[in-house]
Amino acid sequence: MAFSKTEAFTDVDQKLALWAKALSHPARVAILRELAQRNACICGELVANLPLSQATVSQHLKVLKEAGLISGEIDGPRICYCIHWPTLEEMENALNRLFKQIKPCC
Amino acid sequence: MAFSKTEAFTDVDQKLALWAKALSHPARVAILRELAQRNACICGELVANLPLSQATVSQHLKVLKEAGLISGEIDGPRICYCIHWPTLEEMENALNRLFKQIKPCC
DNA sequence: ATTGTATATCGTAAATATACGATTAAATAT
DNA sequence: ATATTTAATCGTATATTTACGATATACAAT
Repeated sequence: MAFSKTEAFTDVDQKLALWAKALSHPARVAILRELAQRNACICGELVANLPLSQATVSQHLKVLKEAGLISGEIDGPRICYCIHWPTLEEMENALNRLFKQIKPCC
Repeated sequence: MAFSKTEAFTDVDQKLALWAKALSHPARVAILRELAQRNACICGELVANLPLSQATVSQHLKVLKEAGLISGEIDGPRICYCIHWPTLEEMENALNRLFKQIKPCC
């Protein structure tokens, strides 16, 4: 009697759900915005700009990374996070297809 | 030391996060698709088409309803769910603005 | 009035998410 | 070599989500 029967749905819907989940916390939306604005950004500055602890921000970054929406490259003692454009585009396209498919009627 | 400090973020990011959360389970994406295809649909048919129990589907419908993405009207002994277009458009627009704001760089 | 049908809600168990302090790891700088 | 800095991970507490059986509710039909 396991939980989260996500495997029973289509790949497209699973992917959409995973991306949506990645965006389902305002901190993560804010992080994406922030990274985009600077086009690249270290984690430290993010922590300074968010009302969350370093540990928590790091956790949110991990979620975004696992969803493929950002990537982080080592740069000396810090990590330079930036948006991973290919996945972001993929997500945007999937959403647009969903809306397109949904909207015609009515 | 409460949890989920969502109130510390902007209204826009909170809204986006709430909508994303509503889409963060494949069953709910599938429900939206299904409702859109028929433009209106009773819950019973949804249950028949989803690998989930009636109680669980009803719960997912509640989440979508609370996010404003669907509405349900009483129709005899059943409830006729359908997509709530104004909110769906609002969400689509908010997402497009986010992508637009994010994409310019790089 | 009783029965049947459709859907919501309740109760509950398990999984996942959120948050943070403390610690660790890894590179830089001294 | 040692100290400093930056970010990840660990441990832990609490909250929320997911799932379902059982029950309640509300209307329709008989």
